[in-house]
Amino acid sequence: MSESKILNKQGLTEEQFLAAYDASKFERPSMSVDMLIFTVTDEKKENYRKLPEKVLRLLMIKRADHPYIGQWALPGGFIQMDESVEEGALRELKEETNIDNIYMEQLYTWGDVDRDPRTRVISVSYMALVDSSNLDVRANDDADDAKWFTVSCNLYQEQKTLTEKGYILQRLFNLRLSNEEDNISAVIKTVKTVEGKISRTEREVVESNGIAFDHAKIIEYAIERLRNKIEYTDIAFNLMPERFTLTELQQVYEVILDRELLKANFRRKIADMVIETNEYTKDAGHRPSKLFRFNPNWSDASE
Amino acid sequence: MSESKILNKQGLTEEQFLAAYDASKFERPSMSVDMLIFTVTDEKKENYRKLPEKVLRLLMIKRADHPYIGQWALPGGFIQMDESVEEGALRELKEETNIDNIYMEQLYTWGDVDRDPRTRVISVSYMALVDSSNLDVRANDDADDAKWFTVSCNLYQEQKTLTEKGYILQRLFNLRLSNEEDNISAVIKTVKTVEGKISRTEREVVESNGIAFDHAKIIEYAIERLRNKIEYTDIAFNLMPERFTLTELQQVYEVILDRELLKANFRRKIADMVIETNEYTKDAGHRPSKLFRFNPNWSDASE
DNA sequence: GAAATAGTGTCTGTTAGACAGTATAAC
DNA sequence: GTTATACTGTCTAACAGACACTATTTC
Repeated sequence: MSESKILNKQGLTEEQFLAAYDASKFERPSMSVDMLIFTVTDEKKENYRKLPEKVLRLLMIKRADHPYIGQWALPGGFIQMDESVEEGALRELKEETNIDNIYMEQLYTWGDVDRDPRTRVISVSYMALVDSSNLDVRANDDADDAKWFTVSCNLYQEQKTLTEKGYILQRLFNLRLSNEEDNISAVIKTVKTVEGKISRTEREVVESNGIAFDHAKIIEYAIERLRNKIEYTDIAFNLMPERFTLTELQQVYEVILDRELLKANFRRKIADMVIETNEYTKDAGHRPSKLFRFNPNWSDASE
Repeated sequence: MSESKILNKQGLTEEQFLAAYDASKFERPSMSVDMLIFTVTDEKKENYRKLPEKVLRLLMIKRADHPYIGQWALPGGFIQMDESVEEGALRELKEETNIDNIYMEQLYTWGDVDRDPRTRVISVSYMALVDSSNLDVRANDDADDAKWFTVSCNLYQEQKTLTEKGYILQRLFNLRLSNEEDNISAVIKTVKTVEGKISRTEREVVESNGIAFDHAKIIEYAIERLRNKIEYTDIAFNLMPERFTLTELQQVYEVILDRELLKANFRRKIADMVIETNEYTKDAGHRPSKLFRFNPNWSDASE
């Protein structure tokens, strides 16, 4: 800190200034964190020969009170005065999944004035990736009715309009969350405006069926980020167990990217990120496959 | 919004619930925005033949009151209750540079408990890129003493320690801000911990000479992001005037990346992002060069 | 013609995409 | 042998890095 002997215009030292400082003079918004907790699990297999399919899952919580009572929201809560934003996020994560040491990344801070009808709430969103074999049941039978939903998010309309100095690109995404009991969905519109050199992207929830607040657009944003980062970082491994086959890894990439990859090319791409072990799968209805583990010395040039 | 006829556990409708809601029950932090306003300007040229050198500049404000009185801080301020976070950032930008329509991007939200000695302040940082030919003098002779600083940020120590399940990578960066009158600097430490599949990066200001709050680490973070994004997006054009030569564009890339690029390769890389005009520079002490403009239809695959 | 920058051509090695082929377990 | 998956080899086109070369203006 600076030397406290300097006086300000009112003739106060730093010590005196801080003692007199009254933060309550100004009205302040509430601050919360919203957690996007993703995992990948196996869907039951069709017959003894076939491999199980993988699906991307997201944890949601059923709201027990107003507003949006009965709808589903992202887990989260208010930040306490004695914890950092990140500590708040870790606390929420621990409360929901009972897991400590996990991949977590700050995504974006959402600050529209009317995003919460109770009061002004600014929310910092975090994405966490969980290996499903690590998962506690706790998240499934908690008092507050937390449930995993299968996520899918597809672009279903794209419209480009040329303007004088650029163009406007409008996209509509269909977000669907489902499990055995519930089917909720939303339509998110993203509008990219390019005018001269400046480009801007806005995001808006056009329609929401059962998804509380503006959480549908937060989910869409997170999935975009996830799809983007899986291409050039190692985040996918946070969704994998300690040992895995290359086909399982490929399935995780495919389910996130929502498209099929060619096996030979995929294996070349991730070759340096994995280390082979001497173990093999067994009791598959076909040729067993070698198990691999993550190579922690893989270097991501960007970090 | 959901149908307001549903009752919660206290038997209240949504309307009644919201009417009774008292946000002031909970203590709340203050929310601010910090702006990183970058531009690239010409350094005077050495002789009539040589091209001017380009330098990266950042706008800072001298603090007139406690805390950190007399030190330099990022422009910014508290978010008002009737404006969104983004609107707050745009307002600050307008106040400091008097420019409206500009590239601006949310960077990160900083939420450590003790980052401001006055009270708990959480700050959302935004990066803005400004074409210097657009710049108003206003930022230079404002009451609050705003000044442009030349920025440089170099890695000067890197230390990798292998651990049981991964490694720890510690880096020290030297951040220097200078102009004719002032020289301020800081040392920022980043620690990347890789343990099994999970990796985490922490950032810390080790030493700060004249840079207020935790702003040195926000600046280091922004420069990393800028270096990263210039490689695969078109953000650099936000720093360029309407018309520019390819050498000027290359200089901007070089000053941000802090390394030299080969001309032929650079031109191939950016070929699709620019459109040539029929104009040429004149009165250079050497062969004139063609002027180009940004191609707004260049498509960034990632967005 | 000297100084300085503008601009192009090409070699080389690496990478991404497509596809075709061989290998091996369970039943 | 059938089924289903495991795993490998190779062709091609695109791209990145390095370097050498030619062109054009002012003074």
